Amino acid sequence: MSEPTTPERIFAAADELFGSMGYDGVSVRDIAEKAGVNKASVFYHYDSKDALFERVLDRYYTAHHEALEDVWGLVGDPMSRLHAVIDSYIDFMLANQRYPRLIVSMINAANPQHLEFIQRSTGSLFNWTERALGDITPDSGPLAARQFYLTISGAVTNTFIYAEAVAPWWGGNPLSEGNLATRREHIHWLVDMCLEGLARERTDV
Amino acid sequence: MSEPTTPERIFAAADELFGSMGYDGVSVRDIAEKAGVNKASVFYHYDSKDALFERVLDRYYTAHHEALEDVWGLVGDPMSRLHAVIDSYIDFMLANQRYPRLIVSMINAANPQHLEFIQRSTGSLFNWTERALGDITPDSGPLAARQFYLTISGAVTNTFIYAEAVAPWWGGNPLSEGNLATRREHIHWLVDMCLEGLARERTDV
DNA sequence: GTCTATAGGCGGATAGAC
DNA sequence: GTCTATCCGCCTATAGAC
Repeated sequence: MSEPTTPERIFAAADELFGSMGYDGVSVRDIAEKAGVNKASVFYHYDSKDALFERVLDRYYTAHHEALEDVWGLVGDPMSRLHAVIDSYIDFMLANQRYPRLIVSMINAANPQHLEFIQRSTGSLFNWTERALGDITPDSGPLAARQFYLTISGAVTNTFIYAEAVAPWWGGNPLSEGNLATRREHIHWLVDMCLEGLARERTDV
Repeated sequence: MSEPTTPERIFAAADELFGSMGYDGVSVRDIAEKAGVNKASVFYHYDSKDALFERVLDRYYTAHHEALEDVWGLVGDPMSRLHAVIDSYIDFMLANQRYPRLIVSMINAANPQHLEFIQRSTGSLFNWTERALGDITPDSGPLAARQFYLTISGAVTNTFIYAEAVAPWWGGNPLSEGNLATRREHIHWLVDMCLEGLARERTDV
């Protein structure tokens, strides 16, 4: 286990700070201090604050994709596949809790490049959902795959995004092991209800 | 219809800018320029940037509460009440689209007062949910009221927060009249599935 | 590669004339 | 109440010594 290099220390500090305070809430000085390096070193290794931010984003985006691809390769019926994807989604967010926070911190950003990043990120996730649900959901209307994508992915990510906000009336930290397991059960239950409802819609037609 | 006063112009500009770029993304200079007033006037009328921000938040918070109270006074069975609340929730977000964006822009904020605001705001909404669902949901576990609160309110607010982000693959603006009506149907369908599932859980016990 | 020093601009906020 | 002028600190970014 060797010491982290200067670029690595900068990257780790940037990851942590951007993820907790957003792009605008963090200065290069903050990052340099947290990394224990000189402010000028940050520019030497990463050109600009914006470039550093995009490097941080990019690593999450790539990891997110890889996590999805791993599960997509699994065999099984659509329902067990779907549950596997959701578990993998929750696990990924749990292991990368700054990722959903980074996403929301970009929602209001002035920089249009940040919006493009979110569009790419949500777009590829949605494509996956449509392949997974294509056979059991109609192409349009209130039961189209895109509706379930927004609802279910929201149920997952909001768990992490609003954790601090709901903690006072949730009964302790919503991300504690026990509370998160309960949340996971809730989402699985929700998915099952949706699948049952969709099955009924199909037989009714 | 008289001309808006200077404080009103400042307030309107602040509302719009904070709602689209977040607290950190907006400067007092920006607000003054948009309002067509001198920068010093902003401080004369609102003391500080932070105080102005809280005034903007407060108006949304109060309006949100009033919208809830109006619906809470309605009569009817729990199910039709629940649908009425959801419709009123969607209508409020539609009429105040900067509100959900303000909420998420505060999530990552460095200012702990902003976190307290979100805790108050989500807390009172949750109390409402618990009164509305208390008779049909268990006190704890994956089907507790708090779980449904996070899921359903997320389904509503994410519609507005992610509208721009999902637009490219959604088929036009998700907030167009037709698309929003479809989204509304989806959420109502979702609620019905949850209520049916909860009813089955109760008879099974 | 890493440092000090500094440029040049924008941030919130204030003083004081009118 | 509204303006100009200004303070001072922090911002991103760079120049240049070592």
